Amino acid sequence: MDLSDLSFFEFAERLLSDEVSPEVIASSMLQPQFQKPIHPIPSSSSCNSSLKCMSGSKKVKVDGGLRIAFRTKSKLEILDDGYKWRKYGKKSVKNNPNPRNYYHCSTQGCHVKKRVERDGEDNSYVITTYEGVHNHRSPGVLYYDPINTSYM
DNA sequence: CGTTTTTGACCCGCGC
DNA sequence: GCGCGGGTCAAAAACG
Repeated sequence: MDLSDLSFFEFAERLLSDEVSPEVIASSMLQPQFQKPIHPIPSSSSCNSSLKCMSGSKKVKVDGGLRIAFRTKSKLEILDDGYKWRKYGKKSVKNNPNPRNYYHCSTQGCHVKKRVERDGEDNSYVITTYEGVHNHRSPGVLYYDPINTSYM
């Protein structure tokens, strides 16, 4: 079942009908229609030329790597992006009653990090932040690319 | 038995 | 220095 073309409300109906497996839900939640901008959409002049300018995410250069954050409408905290993650921390943060979780990519030699927290101002959204670029890829596996908001 | 989660302790930068 | 906010470590527990 391909849920990627559904509107959020159509998707919600499918959810309630209970005909969709949790795995399918988890990955489909990452589709663009479930996301909203972290900040107001930037003017084109502020777009970073080395990156595709995509509304909805916030990109920051950080010690040579890239940090990208985006918000996804989801009841589930764990969205399946194709990678395997190992949790290494959990902190309560200011201005947010919800905890923030810290993950490392569990593939050896790959040091990509990920933060996940529920939006304190809109609890229906989950904020995911990736830091770094994966240096591995298994054939046949689809991985979520937050810049293109699609699986590649 | 190898891997992951849990959780408090620890650490570090910053403002006062 | 000290406390605060945020990020990470690591030992024990849980898991499959």
